[in-house]
Amino acid sequence: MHSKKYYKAIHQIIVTGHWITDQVGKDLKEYGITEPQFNVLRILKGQKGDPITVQEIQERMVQRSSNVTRIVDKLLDKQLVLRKECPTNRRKMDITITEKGLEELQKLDTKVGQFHEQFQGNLSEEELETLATLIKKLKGE
Amino acid sequence: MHSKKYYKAIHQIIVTGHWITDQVGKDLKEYGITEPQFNVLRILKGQKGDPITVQEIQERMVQRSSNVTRIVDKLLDKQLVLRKECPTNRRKMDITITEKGLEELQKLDTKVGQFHEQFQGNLSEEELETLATLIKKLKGE
DNA sequence: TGCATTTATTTGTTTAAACGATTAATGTAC
DNA sequence: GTACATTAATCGTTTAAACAAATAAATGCA
Repeated sequence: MHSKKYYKAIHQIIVTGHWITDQVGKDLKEYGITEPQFNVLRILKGQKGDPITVQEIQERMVQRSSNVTRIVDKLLDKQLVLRKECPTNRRKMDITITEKGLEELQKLDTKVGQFHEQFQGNLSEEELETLATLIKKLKGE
Repeated sequence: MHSKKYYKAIHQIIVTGHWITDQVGKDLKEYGITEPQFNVLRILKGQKGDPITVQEIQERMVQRSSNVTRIVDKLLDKQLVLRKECPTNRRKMDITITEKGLEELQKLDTKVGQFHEQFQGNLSEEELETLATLIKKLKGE
């Protein structure tokens, strides 16, 4: 049997995590982009030009069960990413973000940043550190 | 601009929250029930017999945007809940959990409890308290 | 009372998630 | 080198999420 405090903490994490993605999702919607698509763009930007495969994107997604092929399809339609066969392994696809994708992401990041403004400052740097550490510890990391 | 620590903490919350619902969702799938359906059953159980309206369920859902009418439809099919017109306001529907629903929920709770076993003990009661408090404070509560 | 407004739920429709099956390329054992 | 297994991505189909619109009852009020 688990303690009340355990469930309260878990509940806070779940509710807050979903709430944030919901809210951010609504903001992104104005720009005609979904949360998973935004997620992929950020992963690609993090690559700093290095290509990444569909599978690697999958592993880094928040919504792990998403169908990355179809998300990339949508981003291709908008010309925000490139998809080409990996030269060393033709089964793989090399995905990269385009210049247009980076520009679009810049706008999206600004919008999302505005959402987070309201929370920035609620916790001190030390508290933020503690929070991240506690969650990792909870997961056994 | 936000601090690195802020984003790290937020990221932990989001990833962890989604990961837990994903994992629990997979466990529930074996029982032919979805996470939102499970969520509704738990809300109903919490009512301890008191009926609750569709709207009130909606407000307490983790996935706020879910269509509660259709979730209740599914639970009705399985005879886990009852839905009847509210006697004092015929616009409203009174939803209650059935005996079968309580029995089923008992099984589901056991299964979900097993999932949480692995994390119980990773944090002390004091740390759990701190964790919940920090998240609330982050949200400005 | 009559009529507009608000509230509560349901329904219709579009879009995306979930999951399995499929295709194609690579790796491996013989 | 052929045959079989494995890996990577895509596609097909079923199911649920998202959102808008519709229905129906209650409320406010002239």
